[in-house]
Amino acid sequence: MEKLDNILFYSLEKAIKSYRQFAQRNMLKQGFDLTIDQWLVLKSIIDNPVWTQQEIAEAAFKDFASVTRIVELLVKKLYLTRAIHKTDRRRFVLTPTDKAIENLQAMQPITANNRKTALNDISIDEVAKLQHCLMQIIENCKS
Amino acid sequence: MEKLDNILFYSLEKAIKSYRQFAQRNMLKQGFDLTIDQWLVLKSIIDNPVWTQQEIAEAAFKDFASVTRIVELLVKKLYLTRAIHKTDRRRFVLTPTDKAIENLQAMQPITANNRKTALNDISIDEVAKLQHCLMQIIENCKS
DNA sequence: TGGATTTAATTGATATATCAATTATAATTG
DNA sequence: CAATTATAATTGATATATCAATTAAATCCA
Repeated sequence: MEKLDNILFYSLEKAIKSYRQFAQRNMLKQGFDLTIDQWLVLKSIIDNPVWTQQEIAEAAFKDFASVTRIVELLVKKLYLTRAIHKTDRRRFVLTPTDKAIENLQAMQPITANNRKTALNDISIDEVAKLQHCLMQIIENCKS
Repeated sequence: MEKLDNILFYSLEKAIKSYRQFAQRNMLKQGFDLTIDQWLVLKSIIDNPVWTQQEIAEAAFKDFASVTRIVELLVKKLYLTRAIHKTDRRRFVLTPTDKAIENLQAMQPITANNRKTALNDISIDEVAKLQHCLMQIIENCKS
């Protein structure tokens, strides 16, 4: 049996976990009180204001249930307000608060810097190839 | 703000999640009752029988607390037995049951096939480069 | 030797992932 | 139009991740 270290998927897992921990650390260090996932969902909502929670979930590659719970927390933390949709009473309209907009903007350079640091010593070309492989894996795992 | 699709780390996350879901689906389909994480911890224990839970946790890149809980479940599911260590009473000796050995062996071709399918249309050379980039990211995120 | 420190593991709290079941509403269609 | 089906979101249960606090035992060292 191959040792775990040799398995690509183990490295994948470790890389993304490392990045998450790294990014979370830096966000907290700067005084932001969001988790990576809350940030991700919030960003999806800001970028796509008219989407349903299900569409947000798809965009963020999250479970519907998770999004429901994350939205709850974002409302509690005053990053979102929730209102019933005018014409479709099954839906909600999620509106980012000023605080949300401000914080996401303030976080932007930190996020950019996190990515830059994490990709240190990896060329643009390598990143492109990496991205390409990842898309292929995603495709392959649909079966 | 760049859309999420363009962000490498988003693809990383999506790729590993896709693979996990894919692998879990296939394991269940074959009638195995382990989660991916339980499998991973069990495999680490079998490969490294004398390690402490903390060392197992490091090897599997998991939190100590998670390993404690996963070990509990593996004991409950009769994949492991737990005994107090003879000379160090803080530790436990985790012994895989016959069932564990058998199941892991039976699962082996399925796991191998999962990996093979997931890496379809990606060359050995690309995998090596991918692996290399991932290690670099892991390194970069230590800061 | 005995008090301080380190180590191994657990426990509690909160967040997220996943699956299944449920509720409410909207859309379809016979 | 009424019955069926589809859609949006929630809820419950269980597993895992993370952080902090705790317990128990081992080790260190003055």
